[in-house]
Amino acid sequence: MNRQLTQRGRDRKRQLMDFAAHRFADNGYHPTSVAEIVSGMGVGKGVFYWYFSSKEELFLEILREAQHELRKVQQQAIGDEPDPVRRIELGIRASMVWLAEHRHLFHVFQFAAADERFAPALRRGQDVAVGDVVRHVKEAVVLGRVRDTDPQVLAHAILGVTNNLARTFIFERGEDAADVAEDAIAFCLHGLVDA
Amino acid sequence: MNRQLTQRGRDRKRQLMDFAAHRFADNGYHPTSVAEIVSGMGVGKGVFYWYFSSKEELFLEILREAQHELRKVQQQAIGDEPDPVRRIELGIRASMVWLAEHRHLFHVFQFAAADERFAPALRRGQDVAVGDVVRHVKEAVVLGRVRDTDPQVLAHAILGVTNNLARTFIFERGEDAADVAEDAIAFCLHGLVDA
DNA sequence: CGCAGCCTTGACCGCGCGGTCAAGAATGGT
DNA sequence: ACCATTCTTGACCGCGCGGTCAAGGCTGCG
Repeated sequence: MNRQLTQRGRDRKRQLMDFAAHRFADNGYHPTSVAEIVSGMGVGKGVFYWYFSSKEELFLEILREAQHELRKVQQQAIGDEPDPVRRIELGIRASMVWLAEHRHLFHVFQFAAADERFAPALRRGQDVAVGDVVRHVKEAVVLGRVRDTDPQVLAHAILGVTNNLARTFIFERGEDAADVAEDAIAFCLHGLVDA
Repeated sequence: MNRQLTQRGRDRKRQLMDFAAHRFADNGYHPTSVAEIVSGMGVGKGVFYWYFSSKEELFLEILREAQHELRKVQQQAIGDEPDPVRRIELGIRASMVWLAEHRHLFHVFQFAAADERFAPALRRGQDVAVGDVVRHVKEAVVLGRVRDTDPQVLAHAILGVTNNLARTFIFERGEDAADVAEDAIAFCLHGLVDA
């Protein structure tokens, strides 16, 4: 749906995406109906289909935007830090804090992972994140700061730890994002056994 | 649905659960209809509702059974191994191999995680797994084999690594489960930095 | 054989879904 | 004032969903 939108139109679209993202996060993709979204916003159904060609497209747009936001935050946090290991640390911390502040988007990621329809789009964004981490890891290996293992494996392991700790301790138990980030960093650097 | 079933009935139920689990894994929970399941098996709809009171109950039964199976496999693999760190290793390896052989059930776990309706049941099973790992970790800490950190954090981190590496390298890239297990174990024990 | 009860059939139901569209209200440029 | 364009309305559509049920086959026991 590439329409020419006025400022008013762009605002409406934002409202729709934000509201829908929260409904999706609460209910899941399939159980959230278009009727529910528009009635929740107090508008007619036509509004929805003026801005989006389908429910699926809306979800994809939310997903893409969230991935883009998250990556932006990561890159801002990393800045021009020269140490690759510290870059990884900064990335983990920034991700945790952002996820804690946008937990509904974390759930959007989860739903996307569960749906064959959205998994490819999700994977594309995740590959970008993996690529970022892989670059830092490779650099760190060259410097002898990290053991020489397949960087892809290390990158996915890091993402797995970050994801799982965020879900469990931030979302389910309401712990502080910064604290959980420290735990994640410690585990990723040293594992179970101390260095 | 607690009916008195004959052997024939029990076989039918197995068929239904196995077939449905595969359909769910391929399509997701919501997009897989009861009509699709029964027509795929070449039986009438009444058969379905003879053995299950709802589509939701079927899914829950599949989920519970899968969790139970996985735990059984883990415990068998661990046997009476005295070393807590080796117990964790054996658990990871057994889980990876089992997941590789039952990838459709891995997807069932994924869908359960995404649906508010099933998340509690999934969490209950996962808490059992976490509890197992926590016990090994605590023991290992006492022996000085593992650094003294919150065992819950370590357990969830281990599960996160296992999950994510399994999904990426076994399911998406078709790598060998045993090899991926070694990677997961190495990361969990030592992290990025070598010991 | 006859009967009890396990099992199967498939037409049917009501509902709520994603999506459409003719009609008209706002908005803003001239 | 007028018009072009953007935006909004909500009744409506066809469909396929989860679930029901009266009817009848099948099986094994006495």
